[in-house]
Amino acid sequence: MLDVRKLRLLRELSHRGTIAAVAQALAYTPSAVSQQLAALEREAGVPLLHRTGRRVALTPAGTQLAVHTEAVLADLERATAALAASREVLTGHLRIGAFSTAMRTILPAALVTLGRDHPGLDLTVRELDPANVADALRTDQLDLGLISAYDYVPVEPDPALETTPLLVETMYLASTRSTTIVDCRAASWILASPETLCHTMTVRACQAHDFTPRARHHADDFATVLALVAAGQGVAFVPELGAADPPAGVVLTALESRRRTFVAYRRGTGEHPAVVAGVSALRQVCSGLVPGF
Amino acid sequence: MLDVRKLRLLRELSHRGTIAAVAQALAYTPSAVSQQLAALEREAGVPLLHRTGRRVALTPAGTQLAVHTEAVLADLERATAALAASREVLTGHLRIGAFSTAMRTILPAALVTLGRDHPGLDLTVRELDPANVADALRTDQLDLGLISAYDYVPVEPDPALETTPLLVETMYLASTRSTTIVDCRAASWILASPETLCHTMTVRACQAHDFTPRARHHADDFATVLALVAAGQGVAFVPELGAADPPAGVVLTALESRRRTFVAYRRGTGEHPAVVAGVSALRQVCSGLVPGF
DNA sequence: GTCGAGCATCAGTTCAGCTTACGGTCGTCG
DNA sequence: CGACGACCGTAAGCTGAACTGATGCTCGAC
Repeated sequence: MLDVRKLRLLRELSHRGTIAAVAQALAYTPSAVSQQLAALEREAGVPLLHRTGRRVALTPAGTQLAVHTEAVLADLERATAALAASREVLTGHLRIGAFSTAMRTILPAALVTLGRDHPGLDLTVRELDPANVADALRTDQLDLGLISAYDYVPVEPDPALETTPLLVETMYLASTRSTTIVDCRAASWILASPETLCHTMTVRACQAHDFTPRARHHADDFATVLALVAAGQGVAFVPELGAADPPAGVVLTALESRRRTFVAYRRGTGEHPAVVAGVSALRQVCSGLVPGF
Repeated sequence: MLDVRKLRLLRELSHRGTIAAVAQALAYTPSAVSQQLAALEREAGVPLLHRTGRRVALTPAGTQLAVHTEAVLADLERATAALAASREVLTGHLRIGAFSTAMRTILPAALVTLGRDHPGLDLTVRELDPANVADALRTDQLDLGLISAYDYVPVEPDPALETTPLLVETMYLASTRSTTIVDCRAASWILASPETLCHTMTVRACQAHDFTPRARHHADDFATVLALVAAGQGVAFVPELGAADPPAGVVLTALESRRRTFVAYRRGTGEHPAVVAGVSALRQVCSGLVPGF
């Protein structure tokens, strides 16, 4: 019988690529991961990963085994969900991860609803860039994660996760005057921190218009971004929710581009009562937030 | 994360009913099983089995968890099957269990075929009453098991197993003269050993004709049974394959009743190359055995 | 050439899980 | 009706799997 704990390491390796990263993600030492994978390989009787110098890569058999592991883990999640559903009252933890705008605009109301309807549920919220949500869900650091996708940065489907759509927002170009993206090719841009989704989005959107944005400031919070725009420090992309209450002097130009927000959860947890409650609370809040949705 | 080893104990408990039986089946002490189930219950946070005096019974939550366990174990079987399929040449063990008639009539030819086509496959055959095949498959003592079902003893579907039909045989009433079941109500009967499927079948069939067979001899092998019939020691039911070469003096009366033979294997192993090879060899042999099939 | 990132191996330690022994609870049979 | 046996649970001790930390190797970057 294959050991699920070891399979989980293999699955995580297929996502992260290095043993060191797997070890860090699952709070092990690289040595432990290496030993466990070696043991799994021995039990499997087939090479699962081939060493190329100082790196490792999955063999086809290893990739295939990782795919099968997704099914096993999803079934185990379904089993725990059924156990939770068999309890009469909803208790336990629900850990939600959200990007900063959602943190301010969506979550407070959702938390109130959840706290009222399910007083036995311990709610924990963590601010997290969408780029890290999938990893955090997979490694069981989170139960629900809000992710957003831009037209230029589609969300890549993760076999370990399921998603439910929450919101579609219009994107705006924030400036001190009415303008277009192309007219801002020489302007200063206010970007988010590197490695974040917003940063990637701005760069990709500008590249689609054949230029690279010249970064003058870095700010992750859209309220801060708009304050900088109002101060004449540059232009920026902001989504509808981030531009709810723009400071004086900021002109918002609606774009064709859209931002889509989803809530993601581990495959198999969709029937878990805590997840059901969380998703429906988020949907409820979002349906009252953007008129057109 | 639920522990699959413990879940397996729960699954087995749902089939066998007592902790002692689970322990014996899986080569543990009852104490170990009890401890593991207690730990599983603690981790689940829900009562899984309630103690009634000196016995235990699964709660609804426990039963439900056992059902989910079937899916997990089937996925794990699929994973190992995929690993085996990724090897270029078929190696390893294939353990086949069969009732005695099949052992003589079907298996020899199938073993020859398998040995020729897959020299790397270690074949092990074990004689086993169909009543015990399901347990042996579940506890991983067997990979393929031949089971037979009579009209009066249908095979109960086991969620842990899959089956493929192999044969349909005519049942015969063996006597020294042409007769009917009802006419034999006062006759001596040759029965198989108690607790075996053949024994159950004969008793049920007679009960369907409103009498209980009077047992004079007990014999499991149909060749022996027919020898006893020829010696005037009684009458008996025999299937087509068991009556291939009847001794002189035995009259076989065809009945409406049929015997259906299947090959069973653990759910998820249907794609395992060794199982595929074994099933197809058995099908091939059986298709050449009974003309009408 | 040197450094650092990444992986494997070895030795030591910890802890989960097994066995053995024992006690409690019930049905059963003499 | 008492003794026995079947069955389950608990306590104590032991074994082996698995993790950590130290060390060595390989390879790419500067």
